[in-house]
Amino acid sequence: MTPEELSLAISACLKDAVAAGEIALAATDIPEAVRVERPKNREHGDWATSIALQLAKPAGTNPRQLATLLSARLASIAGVSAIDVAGPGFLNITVDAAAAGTLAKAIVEAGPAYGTNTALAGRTVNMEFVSANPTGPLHIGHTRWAALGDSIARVLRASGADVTAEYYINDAGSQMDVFAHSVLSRLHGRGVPEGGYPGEYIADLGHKVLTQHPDIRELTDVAALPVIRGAAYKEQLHDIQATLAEFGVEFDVFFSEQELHDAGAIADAVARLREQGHVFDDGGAVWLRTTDFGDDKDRVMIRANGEPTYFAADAAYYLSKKDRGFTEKIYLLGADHHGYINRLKAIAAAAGDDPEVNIEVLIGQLVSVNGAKLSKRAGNIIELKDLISWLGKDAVRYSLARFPADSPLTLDPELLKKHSNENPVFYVQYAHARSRGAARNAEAAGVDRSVEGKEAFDAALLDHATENELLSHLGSYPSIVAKAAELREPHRVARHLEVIAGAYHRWYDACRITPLGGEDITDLNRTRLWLNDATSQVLANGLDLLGVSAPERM
RNA sequence: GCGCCCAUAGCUCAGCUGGAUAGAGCGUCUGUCUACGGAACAGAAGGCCGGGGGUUCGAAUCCCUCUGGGCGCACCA
Repeated sequence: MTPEELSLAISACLKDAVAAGEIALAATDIPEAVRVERPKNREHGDWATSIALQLAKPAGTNPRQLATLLSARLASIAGVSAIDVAGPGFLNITVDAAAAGTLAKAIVEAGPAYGTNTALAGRTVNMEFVSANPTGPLHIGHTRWAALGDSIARVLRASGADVTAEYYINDAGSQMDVFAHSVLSRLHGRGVPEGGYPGEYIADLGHKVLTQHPDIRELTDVAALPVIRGAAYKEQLHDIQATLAEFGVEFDVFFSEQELHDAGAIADAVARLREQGHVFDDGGAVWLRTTDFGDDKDRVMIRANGEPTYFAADAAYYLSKKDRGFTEKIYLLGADHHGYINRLKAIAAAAGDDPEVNIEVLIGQLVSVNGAKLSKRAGNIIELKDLISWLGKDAVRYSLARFPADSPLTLDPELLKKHSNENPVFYVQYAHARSRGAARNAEAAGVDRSVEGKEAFDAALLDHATENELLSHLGSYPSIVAKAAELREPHRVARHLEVIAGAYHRWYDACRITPLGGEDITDLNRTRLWLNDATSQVLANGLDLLGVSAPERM
């Protein structure tokens, strides 16, 4: 019995009680699925719900009385062995071993599908993240969004959403000219130009451009710049894409800002928004009246000199997403961009969308390393690909994915460098590797999930306290995934995997799968193998959502 | 000045949108190996949940306020 099944059963009991006139409640007061929790204290049963405390007021009774009334009905749910009313009106539920144990088999049979749900089915989501300027390599400042965004996309897909992961390439602004100047300047050995990019990678890019265009230094600057701009940009973008791939981050679309300009989408966007009545002219510039939608000041779209602003491209880009049929556009931005929330939402509203529904801006706090802020302009960058080869993809992804985005994160490279279980990724991965090792060992000893072609599974045998605990955490996994998708918080998955890993290690310590030499193989051994394999499956499914590998051996 | 975010064990951080005695890892201390992988397990110590008010059966969680940090307020991108 999973917590989901239990919560639905409780909900049904409530409805029955109302229908029977035992409780004076409106049907709308009864939740479809009652929240059940794993009590912290084991003496409080397998599951607990505070539904009686929540409904006592609308029902016009006291919580204790309502709980007592409900307990009689809950006791009749199949698989429930005991109901206790505790404290101010908590209902503590104990499930019998057979009902709890069936889950092990169900998980093995569901395989990779265990934990997926359809809560977001039918939603077409555009998820934009990273979108680092193609003027330099990805560095630690981008790393968090890459890990987080990819995991959010995966979690959303696990909940049934149709997600397009998108990278917006800012290849049209003045930073591209600065970029080209920087490369050119290095090529001529002139050093870093005023306000230019200083990193060593600029020199590397210069070498690559030189290989493709051996005569580039013979050209005048005016002639060379466009060539360099095109070639260096292409190299840099390839580098970014290769790094993302190495990091296990998958994008469906790389969207070029320049193409928006080339296609006339900017002027088009201005015209469309003007049609909606939100565009006005002032001082020679063209403005969007974003203050109508909660922004603190109106924004210029076309400057007095006729050049479009970055904001205008943002608007055109948003319209592109809208035109491509995405009902929800999610932006993942760093805290240094939080001032953009209002203007982005204003674009959505001006375009006729509902800013509460069609656009969502997620803000993540910045990652710092040893207190030092790193920027590619300052030149003291830590590149993502160096981080990966240094610490490993799995450790970096996991350590970034296990924290919620809104808390500032300080990474200590010296700490991460240690390959100890100060980094919980090893704890979780080891639990998976250990369970696979146990399965290999069982196979070698002749333990099989079936005997003579028939499945050998007796759920009632999984009655040890550690089995009860492990099963309950495996059973909670789907609701954790659903919650992670709903709240866009994949760290919940990581945290839950750590709980499962701990429960697995304790179970492994207490219960043998393979019998000792000389002992017979029984259905107890076979049934435990089911539970072992179910745990492997859940750990692997969860790690996959985080973009972390589930090793067979370590 | 205005706005967003944060403050929980010595350290890094959780806390399932208001529930029972606030948790985990690391660090410290004490135990468990002639058993499937010890990268494990059991236990101890460690807390005015930044301060102060409020809301109610009940607050780390919601509201107000103060303090202390991070970030942002362009016809830059």
